[in-house]
Amino acid sequence: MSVTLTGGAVEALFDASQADNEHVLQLLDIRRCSSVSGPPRYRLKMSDGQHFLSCFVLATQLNNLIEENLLVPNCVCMVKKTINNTLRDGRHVVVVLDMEILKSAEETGGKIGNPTPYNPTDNCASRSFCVCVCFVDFVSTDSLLQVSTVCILSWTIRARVTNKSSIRTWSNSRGEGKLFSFEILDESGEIKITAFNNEVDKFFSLVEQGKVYYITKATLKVANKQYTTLKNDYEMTLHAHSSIVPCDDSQGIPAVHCDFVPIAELENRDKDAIIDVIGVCKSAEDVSRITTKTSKEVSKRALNLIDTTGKVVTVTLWGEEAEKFDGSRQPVVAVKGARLSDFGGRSLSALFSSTVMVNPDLPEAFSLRAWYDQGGNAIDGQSLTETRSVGSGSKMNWKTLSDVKNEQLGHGEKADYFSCLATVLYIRKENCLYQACPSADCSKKVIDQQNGLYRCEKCNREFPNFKNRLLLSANLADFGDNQWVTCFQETAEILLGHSAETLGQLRDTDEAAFDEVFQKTNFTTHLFRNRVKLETYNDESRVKVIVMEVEQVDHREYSRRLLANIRKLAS
DNA sequence: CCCCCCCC
Repeated sequence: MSVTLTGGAVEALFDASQADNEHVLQLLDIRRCSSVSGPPRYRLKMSDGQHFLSCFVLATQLNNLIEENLLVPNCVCMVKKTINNTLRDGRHVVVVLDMEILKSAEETGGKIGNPTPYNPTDNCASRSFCVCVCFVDFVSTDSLLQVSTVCILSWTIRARVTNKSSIRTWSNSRGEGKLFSFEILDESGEIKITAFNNEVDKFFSLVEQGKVYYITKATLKVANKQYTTLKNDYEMTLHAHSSIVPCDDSQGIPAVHCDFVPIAELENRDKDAIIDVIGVCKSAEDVSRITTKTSKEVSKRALNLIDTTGKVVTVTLWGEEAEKFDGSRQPVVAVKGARLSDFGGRSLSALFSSTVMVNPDLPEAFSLRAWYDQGGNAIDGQSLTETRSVGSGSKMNWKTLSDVKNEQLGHGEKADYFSCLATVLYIRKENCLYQACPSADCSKKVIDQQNGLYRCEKCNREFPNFKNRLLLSANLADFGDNQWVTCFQETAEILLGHSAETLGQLRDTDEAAFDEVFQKTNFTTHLFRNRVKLETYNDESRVKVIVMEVEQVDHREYSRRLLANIRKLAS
């Protein structure tokens, strides 16, 4: 098989800001730039038989060609897609985005022709500043920056805004200010952009969700993975010289894509999963103000969404989103990037990074509207989110304690959840309270330094105080069996009927009263919702049951519910 | 330079 190199390809590729037609070139040499972080970056010396040029750079997604020893000097390749960049020192690079090997180095057997160095004659300053750089190459150009101290001076990306935050202010020891951020998408990937202070004034109203822009001269920095859900190791910050220009041509830029999960399917998804959901808002709470654990006030509003699966899920909106929401006409609501919680079974919460869309212009929204208006509204959908009480859930996995053992609940890969009606036989009161870190959202046990200070290893801080927290071991029994279970703070307080702080004081001041709390709890009957999982310590496996929710049983109420359930099952 | 994602 013989191949012919594409004469003039070096010049053509060098001059084009981007190319996606095929050119046959021979690889003469490879040089690896040793990168500090990120994937390695390879420079290629390519020849078209007439000229050669070493300004070719391999896009990092093609690095495997080198790592697998396919792309080696003297092989002949079909270059299918390139994009050009200008470095700070004025040099151009041709980034190879797509290529395939046509002929191996062995088959080729050596250098084809007698190519001479290509000397570009064009004036760098006259070149277009609208060089499109894919994000993938961004990452690479940044590692290039670290390697050879050259920096991309002129690049422009064309991308769609997929998510835009509201303006937020901050104030801390380093200062104060305001910011907003948005996420953009092009065919190669996604990245987050943040604007501060002056750039907020300059760009906030310009940037609109869903629209396409040319964006240039933002600063690239390594993203803190802790705070981003986007698939990119980098993010951008706007500064005084950055520009954002609306672009009418959205050809090739992907639309904002939602991957809606049917509501019934949410039961099978993991807690904390980030999902897209769409449904008709059949009812919505009034907006309310709540105080968070960190004493911050925030607005919230819960919506109940139903879809054609006939299931309902509660979605909580926060802040401004909660305040401005109008559910009076039962709109179709889509939430992109909501977080799944196991509260009440299954529920959803909007995040700062979520996009809430009311009556969105989407085919899914139109068909849901039609479904709802033509009969779906008559369905009394079963909710995945049960908030009334422990026992009222329609999909409670009721078990007796002997079922739990016989069916080997918790022996699978995932934990099992079950509900039971059981009576407290005994509670270990020794060590039921521990000294916990006083920080609002930390419950780590502190170390008493014996100098009046308590050290939290998690917060890496010492405190002059601690809070009492409960960690109870209780033995529960029903008519067939008994089971040791663990109750943490919230469930333990309900079980004992006293707060951990009260109990801590009682223990230290009135031992008899402290004992009495436990005596009184013995032989009380409750509904328990539990998590069960086989745990292994030092090669020894045992089932650990943690009480997730507990509710004291009023026997009349219990009988009433039992009867209601029997009627429902019988109908 | 933010980094908050909350409540029952």
